[in-house]
Amino acid sequence: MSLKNKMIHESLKLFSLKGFESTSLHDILSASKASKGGFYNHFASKEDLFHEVLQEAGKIWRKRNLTGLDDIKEPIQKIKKLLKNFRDQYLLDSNNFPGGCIFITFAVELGDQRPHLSEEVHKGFIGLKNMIKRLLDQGKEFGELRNGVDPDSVTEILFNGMLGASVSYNANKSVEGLEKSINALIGYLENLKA
Amino acid sequence: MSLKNKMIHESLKLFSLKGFESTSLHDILSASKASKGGFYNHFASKEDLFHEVLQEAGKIWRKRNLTGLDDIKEPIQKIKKLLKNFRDQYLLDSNNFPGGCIFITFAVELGDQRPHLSEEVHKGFIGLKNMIKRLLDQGKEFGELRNGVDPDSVTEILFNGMLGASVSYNANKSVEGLEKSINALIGYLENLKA
DNA sequence: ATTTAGAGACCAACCAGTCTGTCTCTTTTA
DNA sequence: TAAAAGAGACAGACTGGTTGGTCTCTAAAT
Repeated sequence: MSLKNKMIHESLKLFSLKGFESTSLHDILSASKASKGGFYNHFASKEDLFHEVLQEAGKIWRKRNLTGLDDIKEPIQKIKKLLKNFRDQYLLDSNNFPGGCIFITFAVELGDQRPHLSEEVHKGFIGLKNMIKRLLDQGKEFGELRNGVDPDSVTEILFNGMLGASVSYNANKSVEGLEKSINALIGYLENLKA
Repeated sequence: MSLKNKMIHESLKLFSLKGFESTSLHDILSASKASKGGFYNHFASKEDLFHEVLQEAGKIWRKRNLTGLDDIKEPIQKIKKLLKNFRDQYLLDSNNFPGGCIFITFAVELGDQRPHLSEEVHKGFIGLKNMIKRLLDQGKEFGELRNGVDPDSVTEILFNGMLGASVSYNANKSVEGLEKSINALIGYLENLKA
């Protein structure tokens, strides 16, 4: 692995643990066994690193959360799989994100402080929300959902439920707690089936 | 208002905007028009200030979220009122918490970095969750809820839904978005009624 | 031989916290 | 009653350490 890649991945871990602001260049350099020269040889600034880290985090998020979705035909089953992936493959993975979901950390920490950075994070949130909405709409068309179910409201519950579960897990680090949270969402979704 | 009180309330705002770590003493002193001497005359350290701010934030939270609950008999209606308070009196109040829910900011930022501080925040989360659970149990006894409704799962949905809505609102600052989020939770709750 | 990667000394700005000194108000003393 | 002594509130210079970023130098690769 190249030094640049190593620095990105070490930053991924550190940012998820301590956030962007509270992670110093020194932290990153020690973790990557690199020097100032090595760092600024590959990144124009700490904010430049942020963008690359965010991009890599997005890649990992998609890989972990979307695996197996293509093999499923029914949209609602896809959402169920997504929720399970989110729990088992993403949040419980302490390899890449030992400190929990990096996007939430970024969103909370940078929201009012570095709007130009948090905006990028926000885009990812919108993407996830739209994806859930689209699958619910398809599920409705498919006849998978009961009559009277409002995809918009369900999107709110599922999306905010995922965010909330992530924050909770971040705060208490309880695996059982996380399982209860996601299982409640899955149960809720099951209950909407036709 | 005493200088100490002023510093606590200015810190409340600043912490909600920038978090604990990223708010410097200098920020607090400028906002309070105070000096180092004045600060350390009232607080032993920045962490000491944190505890006092957290206590004050808890008071404000309770005042804003629990008003009117005593006037309501039915437990489920109490939860509904809580959700409305959370939206209208708490999150939308940019007076005390211009940067959004301070507890979430603290929880995310301090989780892996200052566990002794985040533990205190976590206690508040548990309190809210237990309160929801208790009201749901009472609602079930009261016959307010349909048969087959599991208070534990509903607690998960409502609690994480509130957290998620708060994070969302923090990220996009959209009032309509917040209203949709909380309305979805209220609708969900209504749907569980007998 | 020339470009590139990396090492680390260095810089100004900033951090939380300390220290000394001043100013005001209250209490004690004569 | 008036002067002296003390206590608490506050101001701000200062300290040691850390921050992100720059610069010069060396070593490796082409």
